[in-house]
Amino acid sequence: MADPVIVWFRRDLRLADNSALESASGAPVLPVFVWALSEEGDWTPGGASRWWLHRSLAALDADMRARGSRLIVRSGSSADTLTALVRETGAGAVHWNRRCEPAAAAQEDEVARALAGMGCRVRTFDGSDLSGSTGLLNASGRPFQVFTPFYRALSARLTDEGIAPSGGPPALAPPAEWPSSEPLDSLGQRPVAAWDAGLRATWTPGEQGAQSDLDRFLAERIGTYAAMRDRPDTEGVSRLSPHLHFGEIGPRQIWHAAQNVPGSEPFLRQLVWREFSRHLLRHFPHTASEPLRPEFAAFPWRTDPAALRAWRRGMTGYPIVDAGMRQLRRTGWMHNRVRMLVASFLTKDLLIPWQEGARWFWDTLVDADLANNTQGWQWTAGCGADASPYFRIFNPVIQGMRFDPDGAYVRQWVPELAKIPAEWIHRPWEAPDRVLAEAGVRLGETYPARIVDHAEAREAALAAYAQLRRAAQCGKQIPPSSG
DNA sequence: TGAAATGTTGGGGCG
DNA sequence: ACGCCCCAACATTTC
Repeated sequence: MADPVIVWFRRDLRLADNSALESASGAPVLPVFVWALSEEGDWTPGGASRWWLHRSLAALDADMRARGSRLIVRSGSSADTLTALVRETGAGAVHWNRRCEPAAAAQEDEVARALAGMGCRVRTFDGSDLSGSTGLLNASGRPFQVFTPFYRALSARLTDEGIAPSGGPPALAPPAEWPSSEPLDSLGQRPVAAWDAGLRATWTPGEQGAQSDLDRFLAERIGTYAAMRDRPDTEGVSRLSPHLHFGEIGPRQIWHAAQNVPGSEPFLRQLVWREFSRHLLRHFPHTASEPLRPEFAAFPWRTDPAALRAWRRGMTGYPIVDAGMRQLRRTGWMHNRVRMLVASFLTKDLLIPWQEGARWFWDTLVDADLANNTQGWQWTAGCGADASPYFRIFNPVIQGMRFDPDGAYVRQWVPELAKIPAEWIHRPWEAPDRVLAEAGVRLGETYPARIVDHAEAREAALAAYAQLRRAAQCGKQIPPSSG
């Protein structure tokens, strides 16, 4: 029998369209997941993310067992664990699909060196990216910093998406002997307290759940995606993000399944935003914590713990903002339109650093993804690539009335406002006293009064931006000191 | 993947 | 019939 091949599962928790797994076919396969918290740098997964991971690993293991195999789970350093497994099992090679996060990528380099040092073969793949995405550079050989040229360049390269990605292998050849595995529950991913009722009611982690979500979306909702994607009060979007983050479904599978469906362009464009985010994080690894545009280091952010706490808890007094923040805590997910809007509120109305928002999203989202999260927040704050100009400030009332016209989204997540008529539900502070009384709302008691006045906050944000521009101008005029 | 301020136009009320 | 004003509706500019 040939030496077994270790397939090191990263953020590719699926059997279909898995480059690392396919490349091992023919040999006995030893699927391994290594839980190495300390290797995530400053970005250890939050509770919601761990909740998902735990279930996704359980689902992957079940899928493998149905194919005559199983998932070996170990905790500890990746390099130590994999080199030990190679020794234990006599594996001749380790294959994996590379991650894009700086800490993970550095770790993978170290693992590759350690394995090569013991004479073990290493093969790595871009299995978590669209074909042609990694290594893409502009005409002058530099990374793209604007989305549209990136999109065009990637589209030109997307040739093999016409070829159907492989389905999952019908069977996985097991090794002669299985090494030991730790029980999933020992990894501490499952929540101790029962805070996860909302998550359990909302999601089905695992490859099968991902595939059925995609199938249903393409069959039933892709036609109205362009019109409904901005409506958090409807089922307008695919909700594939957590599945995609953990690799329960791959971008190539989505691209291939959707590319010939009429009306799928705007949806696939979102997939390219994901590639763009990964591209940016790979080339500018400092951007997870620092602004891409260096002049933003001088931005006059405020420190306001009380306002930050109100934002996190969904108690700002702006119904659409609070609805989004509560949906996030309850379900581990927030509609994209609302993510933009609450991010604008934090960074522009409250002038709180985008990093605070990125950290909260990281800790609470089931789809927490360093590349997407970083790019999204920097985009909103105006300090990222192809960013929203700073003066683009969302008005939470207008956004609410436009994208949640009946107030159904607010009613669902902010039930204390449920009885306010649509006309006033996004601006209860302007409602006639009689309307509030009939709805049983007492502002400042049953629902918070606004923590800021948007019109005033907007002026303050514009002033802060003007200050930044002056500082940047100033910096240009003062020649750097020699030496 | 905004919003507010400002400018323009055209219909209708009115002296 | 005319000029004037008001203002809604739309377009443009500015932040």
